[in-house]
Amino acid sequence: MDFKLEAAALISKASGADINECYISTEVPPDPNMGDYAFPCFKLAKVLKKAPAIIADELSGKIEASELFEKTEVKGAYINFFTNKKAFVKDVFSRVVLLGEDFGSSDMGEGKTVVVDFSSPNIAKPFHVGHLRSTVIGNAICNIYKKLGYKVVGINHLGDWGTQFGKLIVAYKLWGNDKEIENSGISELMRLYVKFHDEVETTPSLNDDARSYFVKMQEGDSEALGLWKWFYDISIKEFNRVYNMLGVNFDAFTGESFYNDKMDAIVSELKEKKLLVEDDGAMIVPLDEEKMPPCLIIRSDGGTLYATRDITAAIYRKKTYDFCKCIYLTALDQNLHFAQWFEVIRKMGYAWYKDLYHVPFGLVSLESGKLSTRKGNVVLMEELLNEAVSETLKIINEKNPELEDKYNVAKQVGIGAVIFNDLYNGRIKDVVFSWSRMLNFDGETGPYVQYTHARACSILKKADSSFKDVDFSLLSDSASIEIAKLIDSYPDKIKEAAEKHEPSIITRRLVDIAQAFNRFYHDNPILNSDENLKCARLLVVSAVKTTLSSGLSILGIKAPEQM
RNA sequence: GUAUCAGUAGCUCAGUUGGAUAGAGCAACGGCCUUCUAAGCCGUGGGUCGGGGGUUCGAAUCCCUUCUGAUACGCCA
Repeated sequence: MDFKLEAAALISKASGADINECYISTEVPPDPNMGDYAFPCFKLAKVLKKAPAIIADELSGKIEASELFEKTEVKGAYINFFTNKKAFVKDVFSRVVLLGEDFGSSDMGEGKTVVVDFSSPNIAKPFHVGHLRSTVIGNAICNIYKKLGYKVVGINHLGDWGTQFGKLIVAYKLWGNDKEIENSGISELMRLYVKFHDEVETTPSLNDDARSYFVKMQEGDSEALGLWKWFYDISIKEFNRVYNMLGVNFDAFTGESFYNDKMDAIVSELKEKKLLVEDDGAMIVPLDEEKMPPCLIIRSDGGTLYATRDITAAIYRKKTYDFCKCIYLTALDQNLHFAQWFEVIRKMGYAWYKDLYHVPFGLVSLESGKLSTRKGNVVLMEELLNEAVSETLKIINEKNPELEDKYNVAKQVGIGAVIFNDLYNGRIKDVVFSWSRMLNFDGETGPYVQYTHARACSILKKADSSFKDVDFSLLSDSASIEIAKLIDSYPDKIKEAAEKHEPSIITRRLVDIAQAFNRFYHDNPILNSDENLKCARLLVVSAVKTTLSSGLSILGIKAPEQM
């Protein structure tokens, strides 16, 4: 049942205005005491050439009675609708209990595929907090689209190709130690890489060696490729440890190396379509009409570039997955790059260029300044997650030492806190990493929502009666109604989150629901109420529990039943 | 220099696509655990929505201008 639509229909009937326009204009008053829906009459005033307040007055007299509404009231230029609370509450809570975890799902994406390119760390470099955002936001966006019925292909576009591997091979041959690499993994590879850069200051010829090793890689030299594969495997093993902790999965790990043999064809295509122009020895696609700097396709030494690979990958993905959307999660500073090669795709004559979405997020930095792997100014992802877990364990030992399976719960809560923290604000905001913010579990945080969920679970577990034949008129308190309103529009929030590629919309809504529930929980005794009241309130508890756990799972956060 | 993004309470941020009295959390202060988990609840203080113009019944929201900060602008990704 859609109460808002019904209100709009009543207005439409009374005024003769188009129902869709009425629906769009219908809004929610700032204070629930003013009503549940409101129709402003300012726009009609222009058409009817009367004062808005007079129109509201006249119109409200013509509104038919409806079972869904108790009354309407005129306040200034607004016609305010008061819903029949009993019918509303019944409608919302029954729906959630009936649908369970499917509440909020949709079939709008049936038969359509969305490709999400996210996380994409560089091989042989540490996975640090700078990679957190792309990973966590990307994962949430995947889950949002899945919830809406889309087929989702999550792709990790690994940085696994390029001259840096030539450098690494040179460094390995000069200073490397197999055991050290096997034991320390990426941190040892990183040490070699940094040493290379130090040494190249005094021995510039090392750069030539590195380049020639990369050429060997491209030519398929088995020694060079063998070493590359070794570094690759070591890196992936470490990345997977982090992905497992975060609960993130990918459908494909097709990184840059995957497109190595596919770029020639695309370059030829660009030539055939007469888009390539030589400039200063390099091949570019000019974008003067678009008022952008040109897009570089081929370096003057014949090598390919970032854009070449992205264009190739996009065309490959279109062929392979026939996506309706292909989404790229990267930091905001790559805006121009994406805008440029999206234009190249358009110029190539592919109408689906409009289905390419760059979804940027703000920069991450530390209090000590910019992130820099080489300078060691980073916080490693594993370190962060482990710290969050041990901090959580400390809190559990303080607050609930008897808890079963403490370590597991600590993992779910600690890591959940980190994920939630990243999905809480709009993704465009720059972030200065702060341990104290990350490990604060009070207020609008992941643990707060999880705690609320655990409280709900605890009550449901202790309850012996089920909620059949609920008397909905008992749920007339403000907290119950607020919860019902928040849950009622929760499915729309999921759609909005998808449209805007903004998981924080869901995060915020979960916080709102948790806040309303905690108020409800505080004000209303549940298990100690008489049977009818208990049944009715248990239904609220159950609906909240379902919504919170399914919402958290969209965000990629576990919802422990106890904590 | 050009472009993009941001600017709302001491701090971190929301603000339903232009609506009624601008809201949360953190921090500070004051209450509430013999009752369903106090990781909770309630209350107090805190605002020139960066500044200035404009658009209109109405602007934190749209346009112009200006200031501040971040970032990107050819052979890295």
